[in-house]
Amino acid sequence: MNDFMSKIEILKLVAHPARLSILEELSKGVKCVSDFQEFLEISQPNISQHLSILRHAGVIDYFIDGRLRCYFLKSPFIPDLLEIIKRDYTGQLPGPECCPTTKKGKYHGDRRK
Amino acid sequence: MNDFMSKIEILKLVAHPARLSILEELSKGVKCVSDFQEFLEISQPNISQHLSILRHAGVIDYFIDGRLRCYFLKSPFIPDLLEIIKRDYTGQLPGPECCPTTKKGKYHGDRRK
DNA sequence: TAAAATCATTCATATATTTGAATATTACTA
DNA sequence: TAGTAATATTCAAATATATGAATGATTTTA
Repeated sequence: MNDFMSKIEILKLVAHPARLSILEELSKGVKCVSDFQEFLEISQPNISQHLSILRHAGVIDYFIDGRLRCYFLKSPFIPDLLEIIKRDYTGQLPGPECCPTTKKGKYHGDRRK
Repeated sequence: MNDFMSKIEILKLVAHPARLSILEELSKGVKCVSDFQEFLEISQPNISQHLSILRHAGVIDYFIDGRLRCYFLKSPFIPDLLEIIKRDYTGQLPGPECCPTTKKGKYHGDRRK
């Protein structure tokens, strides 16, 4: 089940400010819908919509506590993803690998200016 | 400047089958456009479009070698992202953390069925 | 049982993304 | 210099996504 496609679907869903915030909160623990209302500046129906999207993708799930729906993280992929999103990459050098692999090029060294 | 947003932008771009393939190839080394044509089943203009999108987002860049454009990975975030996408998560347990944090709930233990 | 609290669903519209088709650009080569 | 190889750009149509508005469903409380 480690298919790339499901990971791509998850990436698509996480790449949204509201849903990323939701997942970050859930990575700290269980939360109900009205908890999210405290820090998300969107309407309750919209929050429910995002939760529904995440749930149908298998990223989160919930259990009932009285009249609350307590949501929690379900996909083990999410904590790792959140970790690298928060990681600081400033100062790390970009650039092509030292050994180029173009099939057609005559390139045999780093000719960049 | 908050690079949270730029990470979200990158996630959005990576969450596409063609662009993910392109980035995976680039993680192995420098590639020119016609190299991509060998394994991507989309048109050359479409490949160029995806490359352009990735380049404008600062994810990749290129240098010129004769009449080839040699593309390479620029964002240091990408290798880490590719690594967790390829990682196998099967068998890992989902579930809420042991310590719930709903503010409104009376919940004080794991009541799930 | 009526009211309130909590959350979900539906629908319509606005916006963004994706792709194919056609064409342009640039640098080599004969 | 004309031709060709390699790649980019533009545009339009199709598709997908996001959001607000209105309303529904359930459970608890008074």
